[in-house]
Amino acid sequence: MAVTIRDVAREARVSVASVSRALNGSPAVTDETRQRIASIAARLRYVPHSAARSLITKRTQTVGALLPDLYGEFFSELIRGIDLAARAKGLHLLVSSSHGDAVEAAAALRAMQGRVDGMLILSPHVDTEFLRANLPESTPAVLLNSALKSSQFDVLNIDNYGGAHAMTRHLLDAGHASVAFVSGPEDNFDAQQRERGYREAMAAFAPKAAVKVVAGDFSEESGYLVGRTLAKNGKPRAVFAANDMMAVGCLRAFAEAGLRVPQDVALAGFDDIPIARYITPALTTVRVRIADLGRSALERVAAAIEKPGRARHAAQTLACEVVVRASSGSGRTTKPV
Amino acid sequence: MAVTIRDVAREARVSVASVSRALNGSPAVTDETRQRIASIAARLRYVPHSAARSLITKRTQTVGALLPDLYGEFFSELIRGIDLAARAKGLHLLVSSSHGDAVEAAAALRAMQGRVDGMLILSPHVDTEFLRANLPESTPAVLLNSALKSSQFDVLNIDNYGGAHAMTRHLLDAGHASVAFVSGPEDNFDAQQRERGYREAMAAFAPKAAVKVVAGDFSEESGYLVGRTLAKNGKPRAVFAANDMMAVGCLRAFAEAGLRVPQDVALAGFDDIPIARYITPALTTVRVRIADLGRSALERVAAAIEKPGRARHAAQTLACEVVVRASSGSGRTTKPV
DNA sequence: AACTCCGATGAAAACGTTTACATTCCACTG
DNA sequence: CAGTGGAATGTAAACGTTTTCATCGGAGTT
Repeated sequence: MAVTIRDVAREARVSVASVSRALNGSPAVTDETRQRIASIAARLRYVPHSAARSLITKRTQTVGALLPDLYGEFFSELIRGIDLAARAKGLHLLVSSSHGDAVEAAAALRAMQGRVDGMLILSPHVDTEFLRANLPESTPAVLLNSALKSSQFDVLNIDNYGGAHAMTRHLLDAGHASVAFVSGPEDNFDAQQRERGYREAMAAFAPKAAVKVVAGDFSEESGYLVGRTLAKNGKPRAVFAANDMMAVGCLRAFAEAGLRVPQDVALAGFDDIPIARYITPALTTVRVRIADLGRSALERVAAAIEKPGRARHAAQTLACEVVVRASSGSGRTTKPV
Repeated sequence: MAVTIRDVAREARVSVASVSRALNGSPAVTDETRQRIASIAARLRYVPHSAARSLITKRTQTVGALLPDLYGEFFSELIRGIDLAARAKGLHLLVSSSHGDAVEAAAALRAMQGRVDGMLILSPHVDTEFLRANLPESTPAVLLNSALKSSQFDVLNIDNYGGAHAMTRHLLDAGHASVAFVSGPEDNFDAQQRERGYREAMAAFAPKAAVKVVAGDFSEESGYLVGRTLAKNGKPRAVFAANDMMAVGCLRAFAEAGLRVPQDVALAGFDDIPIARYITPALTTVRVRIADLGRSALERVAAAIEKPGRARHAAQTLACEVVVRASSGSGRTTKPV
């Protein structure tokens, strides 16, 4: 840290301006001096002081990610996608995760103020009001998986609706006459979209079949309880759980009730968590390309940073794919939505 | 971003020095003015420009985390632990992950230069030479899960040895006369320690029993192949896989071979990945408190940042615990190592 | 009443860059 | 040969803080 641009300049018998220009690729410097300066800088192990640079350029070359308390696989995949894209763009990644409530999220958002050029925000606690209060006007932001419909912000969502729609269709196509749906928490945006996908697919492809929605809360336990109920009364031919964990719970309940999957009842989930592959029978589910979500989000915020003028905000949606495994009782394929 | 300390000073009819002092809690300012300044700063939504502050204080209030391409649950737990501790200490977290090789890791490490006050490093590519070349002398660093024994750096490891030792003992205590071990990749530090734990526990508690080590590579597939071999020849009473994924593979092989777990053969893994709980039978395994690892690491680097003088480096080890489930064929308990 | 001391405040330097503007030098034009 | 233009380089201001040192009052001491 001791070696500054001044040291390089002195060593190269040149002004600090020329060093700056040479190292930043300004055309107003002869190739010969650039070479000389570059080699001297390398020899001295000079590395520009980023704070000093930020002070004058008003850029930090950093984007912040605000995340809630997230599920394991989802979290790491998301960060991987973001990180990879950030590296490709020469940006750093400042992470603040595990926010339980809106107060914590607000504090984190404000703490990042001035340290980042843009923000990636994934949080159930975020709404327009929250953002207006805690996000500086000038900071570009991309909202992930948000119910927000405001044209004020960029929004990037997973196509929960399309995925659930396609899965419902798959179950119907496989010949299961009745399909029950295990819903997620009422206030959860993903859960709502998935339920809508189920309902509309039922209406479209099996208008005469009964629509049956049973309330769950995304936990394995709630799936188990629902599964027990379904095994006792109703006995649908197929069960579509709004996420994989609940499907796992259902499976446990069915096993206890002596129901065979998929012979007696077909089963499907949503998310394609790693467990889905390893339970018996392997779970048919909807795969979400989480890393892609992260990558896209970063690319959008990077674009917004590069040209601050372009304030055209848009909502975009990322496709899912149905992954057919043994639990739905049919051939083995993967089909995109 | 437009409002600076100067604006606050003007509004409060006071010098910038006083504003700085008031907001930083210097005692050399009267309570009354501090109040006034604070309220004005709040009203103007003044937030100090971190780059300007860093420039003069030479502190960034940020620690960097350098991570390899990591397994899902491990990654998110680690980050959670780090993030929570960082927040508690008022530090920011700069993440760079998914490094495939030493060259990428070196680039990332250098890119963080000057942007962080300290580093958390978890990477199989890191050795003393690498660090000397890419890590500035002055930057405190804590190495996670590293084979490095140099007293040059702080090292924080998981007690793989102790965990494996305890698990081996558990299997022997449960009455399984012969215990085979499925090893991990040869060059993997964790794998080596686990194997050592197995060997020494066998020597200590079952000196007459045969030590049987079969080579795996941490993948589910390798576990499956090993499992098939074991089912055919050898048929040990218990199998201890160096990680859970291989145990899952073994389980699949045993099921195919008609071996019942745990009646015909007991099975145990290491890591306590989420799947372990949900396969049938549930897998006995060793739980690693990953979030604690992250928390401890951050706390140590924070301590090193606070008092740069204290250059006493130490190696420390984090305990694991044996989680007994159905696959090892005995009661249900959890015992710390 | 003059002095000393101390606590509160202000002025200004310093941190390490980038960049607008100034300067120099040289080749070319008329 | 004077003049012009442009390319290469240099000078210095600016960014927004923190902090050292100086200044200013006022209270206490002699």
